[in-house]
Amino acid sequence: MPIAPYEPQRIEPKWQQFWEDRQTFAARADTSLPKYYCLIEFPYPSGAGLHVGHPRSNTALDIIARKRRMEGFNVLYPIGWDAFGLPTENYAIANHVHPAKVTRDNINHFRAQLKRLGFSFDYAREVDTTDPSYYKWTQWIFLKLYEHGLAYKAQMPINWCPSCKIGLANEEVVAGLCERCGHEVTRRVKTQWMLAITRYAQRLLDGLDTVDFIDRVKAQQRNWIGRSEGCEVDFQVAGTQETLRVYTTRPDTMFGATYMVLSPEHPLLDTLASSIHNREALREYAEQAALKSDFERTELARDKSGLRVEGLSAINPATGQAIPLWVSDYVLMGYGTGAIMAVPGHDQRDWEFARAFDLPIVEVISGGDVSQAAYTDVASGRMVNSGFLNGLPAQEAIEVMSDWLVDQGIAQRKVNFRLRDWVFSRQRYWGEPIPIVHCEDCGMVPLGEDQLPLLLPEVESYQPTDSGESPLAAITDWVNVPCPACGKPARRETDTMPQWAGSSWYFLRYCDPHNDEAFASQEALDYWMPVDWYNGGMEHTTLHLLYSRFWHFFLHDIGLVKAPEPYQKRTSHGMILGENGDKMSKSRGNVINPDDLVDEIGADAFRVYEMFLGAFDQAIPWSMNGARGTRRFMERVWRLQEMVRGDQPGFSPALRVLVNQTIKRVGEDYERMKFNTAIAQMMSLVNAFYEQGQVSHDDLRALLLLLSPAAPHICEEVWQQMGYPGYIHGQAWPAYDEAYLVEDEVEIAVQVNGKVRLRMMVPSGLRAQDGQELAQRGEVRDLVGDRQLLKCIFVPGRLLNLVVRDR
RNA sequence: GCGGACGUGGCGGAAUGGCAGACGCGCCAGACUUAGGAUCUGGUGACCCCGGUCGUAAGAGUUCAAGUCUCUUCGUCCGCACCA
Repeated sequence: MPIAPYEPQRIEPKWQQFWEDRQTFAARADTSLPKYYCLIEFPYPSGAGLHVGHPRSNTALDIIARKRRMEGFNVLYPIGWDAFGLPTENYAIANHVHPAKVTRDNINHFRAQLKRLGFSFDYAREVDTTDPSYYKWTQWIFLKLYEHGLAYKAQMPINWCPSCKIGLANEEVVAGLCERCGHEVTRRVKTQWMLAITRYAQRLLDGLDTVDFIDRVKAQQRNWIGRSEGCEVDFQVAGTQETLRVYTTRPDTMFGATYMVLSPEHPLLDTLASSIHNREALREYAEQAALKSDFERTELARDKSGLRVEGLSAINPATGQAIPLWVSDYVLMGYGTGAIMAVPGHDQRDWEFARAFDLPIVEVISGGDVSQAAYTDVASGRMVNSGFLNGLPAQEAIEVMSDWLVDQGIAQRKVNFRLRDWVFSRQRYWGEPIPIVHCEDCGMVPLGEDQLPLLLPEVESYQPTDSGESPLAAITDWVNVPCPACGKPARRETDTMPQWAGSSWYFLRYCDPHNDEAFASQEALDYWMPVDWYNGGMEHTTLHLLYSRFWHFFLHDIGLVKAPEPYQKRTSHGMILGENGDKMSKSRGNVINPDDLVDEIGADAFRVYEMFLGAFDQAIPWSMNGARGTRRFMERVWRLQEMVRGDQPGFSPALRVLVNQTIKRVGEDYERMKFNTAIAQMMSLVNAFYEQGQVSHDDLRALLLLLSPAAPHICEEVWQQMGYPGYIHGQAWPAYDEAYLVEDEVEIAVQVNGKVRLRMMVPSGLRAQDGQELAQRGEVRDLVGDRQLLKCIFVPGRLLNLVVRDR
């Protein structure tokens, strides 16, 4: 029977319209059903439109979402827009358009592009972080954080990008450069809003043990949190009442501490200024250091600089000896206590510093040669020159010395984290206004809940000011308001929130996106949370993932969400590179536009190719020819309609095992994110259909069901063309029959001493004992010849290995 | 330096310790065609005396059997980094 040609341009819009009209993929309100929450990182609706990287993540979880529905789950697979952000604002500045309009246009473009790809999103639950009905709740959560003392203002040196005219979080500084524009970041002291994420450092770390995140993500989170265990020890400053507190993870080496180093900003330099003989030189050094960014100061390759603090020394509590104090900018005020004890024999940085300034190096752990290099091996060294520690393994000495110091009353055990509090304010227009009013009498006054959302005012110019103030500061009738507490004239906060704010809780809003009374209802949250499977890019594993877990922990603590962790499972997809292996970018001219792909090969082939091109978690170069290959596969699937023969129920007898194997394999591979091998398996099945020249209805149905999550339009269409009942999205996921996973007869390899000499068909039920017998007969026996058969290994269904020796 | 991932044909990549290279791309040949950037069929790791030999970054080890496990070395990518 001749069939119509395969025309994705015709059938794809047809089914997209059908699903939309019937609200096929809307998450149901029925909380008695088992639920499954699939989440992808909501896109930033940039002017460039959809990138081929978006469909990689979207298709992967679309496959899971569609499969879950076929398995009977009530699935939530939402989409939204992370729409605040600098590119939009910069575009608005350059083109004199309102960023809200830019955002609206971009979102419409993105949505249309996504719809052409047939993702089973519940579009009725779309969220937009720039919508006042959304950011009302972002502001509300901020006020809760403020209320609980987790949002505070602090004078602090921040990372300042002179090009973007914006303060950056540590997380946004990459190799000393602005993550967004690449301009060099400098230091600037400003009053900033901070969020106390460090109070959650331990829980952010511990929680990782309870969730199913891929190793790479867990490792990066741990790395970023940077926990270390050690002691805070007070060193007496000789001849004064002052003590100098240091943090060390290696108290065992204290007998080898021959000097101390202070950060140039250390307050002790002021406190004891009168005893210091070279105050002027130290001040100059501090000024020099202040000009440098943290990156410059901590750059590894740089030669150490430093200056002796003349007139002061400290007492090493282990030896009782006076040791000199130095100042150097490699010691940071922001980590530990801003001062260190230096053990040049067993710390590489201290060793280099001691060498540069000719300070004594004492060996306190044997095993290396401290005249050549610092010996840092804790695991195998033993203590020497260390009084009561002598002879102990270093590992043990850490404990003994810590206890001793604590007993002496000069130290306490201390856990330190590398994680810093989160700089939460931005001096920009296009972000959530911070709902705080500054009153001369009352101080900082939060807006009442009834005054939310605090809307962004209309402004003439979105250009940030050189003074580092947000453009909002210029809108006097917005800025000047009566104090909500006392009614006196007061000023609004003019900083806005960073882009990370809206994305720190959007997964909660999806549960109940139209709620005006709360950010989401308790019932909705209890039912849908936690997210069962979250996929996104590797680039968000230190920033967004940490921030959103922190917000969720906080909301959990104040009783608003039940689940302790927001995401049960987190996977990450690899980047799609240009055909030449470079990152795709306009300037390189290697960008692939999804719309062009859909026009040329259709959405189904495009989706299948994205899943087929390689291991899901790896970066892969795009191949236009490869994409055309999956289009050929679609054509082959389409033409199977012509090959259906007979009306016998069941799979074709010759293919029964292969079909069952494929059902098992594809289901398992989808779950393990091995999409490429799942597609390969289905291609093999189709090849087998073609070799056989015909298929049964059940053969075809099985293939369509397995393929439908990846290529939904063609499968719906063929299903309908064949007159099968209902729609494919409403069918149950197919089951396989354990009894038909292996053929009755299998080919095994016969090896002699590990080399294949023969292949033969044997019954698949053959066990080890039968294998032994096999070796005694026929051609297998001939392989042994007159050599001595030492051993005979039989692996059922795979091989027989004859271990022989010449006589 | 620390942490993570990894190294397999011309290319993307498959392989619970059990026949390396599934599947796809590309390439070669044939069929069908007025035609082919369509479709179908077959072939495609290297070497070779056509019987085999060698092959998964390099080297060693464990094993009847190693791409897979162990050790050493080399290399690539990602994250962090004078973090005390």
